[in-house]
Amino acid sequence: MNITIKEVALKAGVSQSTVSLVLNNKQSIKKSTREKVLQVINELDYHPQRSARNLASQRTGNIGFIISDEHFTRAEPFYTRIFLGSEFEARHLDYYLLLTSVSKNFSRKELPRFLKEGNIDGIIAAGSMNDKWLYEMAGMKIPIVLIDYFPPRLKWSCVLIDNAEGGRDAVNYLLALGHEKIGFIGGSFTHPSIKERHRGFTLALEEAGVNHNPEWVITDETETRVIDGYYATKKLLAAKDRPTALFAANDAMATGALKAAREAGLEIPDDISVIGFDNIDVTKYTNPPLTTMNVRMEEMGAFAIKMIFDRIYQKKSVQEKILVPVDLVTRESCRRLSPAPQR
Amino acid sequence: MNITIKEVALKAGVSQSTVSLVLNNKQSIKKSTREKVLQVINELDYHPQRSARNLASQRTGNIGFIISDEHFTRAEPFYTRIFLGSEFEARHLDYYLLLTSVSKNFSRKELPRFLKEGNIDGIIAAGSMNDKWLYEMAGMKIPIVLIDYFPPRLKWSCVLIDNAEGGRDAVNYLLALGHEKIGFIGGSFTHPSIKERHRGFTLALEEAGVNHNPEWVITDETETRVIDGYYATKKLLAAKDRPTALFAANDAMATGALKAAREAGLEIPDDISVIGFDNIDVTKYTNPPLTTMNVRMEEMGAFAIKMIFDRIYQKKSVQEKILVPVDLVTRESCRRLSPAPQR
DNA sequence: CTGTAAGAATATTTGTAAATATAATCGGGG
DNA sequence: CCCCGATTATATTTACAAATATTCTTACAG
Repeated sequence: MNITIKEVALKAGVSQSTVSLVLNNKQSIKKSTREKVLQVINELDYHPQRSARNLASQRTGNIGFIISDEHFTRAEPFYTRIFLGSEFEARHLDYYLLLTSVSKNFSRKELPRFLKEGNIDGIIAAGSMNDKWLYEMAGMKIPIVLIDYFPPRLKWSCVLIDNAEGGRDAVNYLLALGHEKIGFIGGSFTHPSIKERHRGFTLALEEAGVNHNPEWVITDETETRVIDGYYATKKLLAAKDRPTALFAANDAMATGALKAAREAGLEIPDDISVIGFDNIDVTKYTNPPLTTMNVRMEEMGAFAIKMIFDRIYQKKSVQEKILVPVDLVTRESCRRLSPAPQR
Repeated sequence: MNITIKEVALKAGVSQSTVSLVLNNKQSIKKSTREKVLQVINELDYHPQRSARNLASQRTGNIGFIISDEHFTRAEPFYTRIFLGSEFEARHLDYYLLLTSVSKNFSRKELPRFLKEGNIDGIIAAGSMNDKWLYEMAGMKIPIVLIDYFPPRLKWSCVLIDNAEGGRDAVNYLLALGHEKIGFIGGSFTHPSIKERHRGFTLALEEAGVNHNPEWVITDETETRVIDGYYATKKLLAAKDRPTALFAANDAMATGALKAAREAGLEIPDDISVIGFDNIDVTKYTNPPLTTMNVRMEEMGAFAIKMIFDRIYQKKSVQEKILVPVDLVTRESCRRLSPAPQR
């Protein structure tokens, strides 16, 4: 049998409630008493039993973490790293994370167990998912925070990548290197992230007063994989007037771009500079290593936990929308353009 | 407030205990009573509250799932898919999975919370991890099942890939295609999986009575990444007498092998056949698509749950060692050798 | 009259919450 | 300068939380 609060109380010569109060940092307890209790807790290596705590306090101590299974098993560990960030933060706040994936095509009755059983105090949902889902969950009054997704109509708190600003920074970097003829490749605008990144691209060019050639924007691939970047770049390089730099909407496409450029006989970064977005692992190993925009995944996960926590305890019901900044990571795929083009 | 067992009992006109008995399929309950109760449960959409259940039954309803963080954030979602298989199975058995990663260099006192708090009924640990860890956990008498790892000295249940048999099958396939000059590339033998796969390789050749050239076995790379496969294959192809087929210890290395072979001016599979191991996602998209050995990851995860479950309930303490079979996936990187070599 | 099936009543699990109790401190009147 | 009620600080008692586990009762079969 395990050690219970009773035994701690007995050994410390106080009542059970006192031990409980110490455990939960509540009310006023004399410093000496608190220390005595803590010492006994330590000696006995006592850990309060979760189920009893939860039953009494009518809280669960759990947060549900939902990912679409598609995202979860994707090659790039994007959402797993977000989860890791959340898990780490949850530890500090003494919460457990229950991870579940949901399938894209979900049927009405297959809500995650923890929702049906009321076994969580809040939900974090990462990545795009079936909206039916979300509307369903909206019905259960439980705090929800979304990560990297922002559905129409629902006013929920969410943690988003500052894609527009990141796109702007990427292009500003290229501009600072002297490039003015800058191309963009990205899948279709149905991906909200892509759309935002492109918006940043346009914004930076406008701000710099640089004319940009519509032929240099290729967005007719539907996906955003390596292969799509490859084909998009092929199209781009077919233009008579070639850009000197290329902003790819993500690193996968940038990787494809490197290949296409090399096949076209271009050296990188000598003949064309390439910048990506995401800072996925392989960018360190591409040839040349890819300059890109780093997305702080662990931080996003941690942020979501903090938000959920606030919602659970302070009952703050304000909707927050956090934009997590993106940082430039310079490697070797971009070069300064010289002689500087006349302006 | 939620619906409780009390309300179900009231509405069904029975006692709380009866409802509990129905819920847990215990003792003798008349069929008509059981049905009545189940009907009411359904009507009220009642779900027993986890914390109360756990407190009363002194079980936690949780299983801890541990992965080294390194493995977890690895590009290839190998262990995430195993987790998914476990999670799915756990749902059926009404268990929750608590996922935590541990760092490779772990310090004595940073055991996962759920262990310290005694908040799990069993542990699944996936992938290789610091042995200090495992010895530490061995001290806490809690059922443990390992996946894809088998530490020295400890007699624990585990779910392993049948690497030797898979290697044997791979080579047998090549033999069946008429190849006799077969090469092997794989990182160092410090990886137990690699060692086993190589053992299968040797075994198949011996069984077939085929002589094999030691020059065709390259195992001096320390890692097993794409780049290592690339270099290993370069070495291999430098041999005077080149093999006609190549067994790579995993798909990453096989991918590197494809590249190295093409650079050496060889067509695949016309000039050399290549077979990999793991059936990771990208093998579908390589050029040509890679023939490989499929590892049933989800199944491995599910198996581990079943084993833990048995240990928890039947207190079976026998040590089991499950070898999950591996299946050949034929794509386009191997061809029949003709004319068949004389034997 | 006894044994068992079927179900009810009661005890138990381990904590937190709320209501009380007790000790310590304080300001002002005697 | 001490005593007294009020106030605050500190700690205890009592009452749950919602299930399962255990014991007890009843009715009926043999």
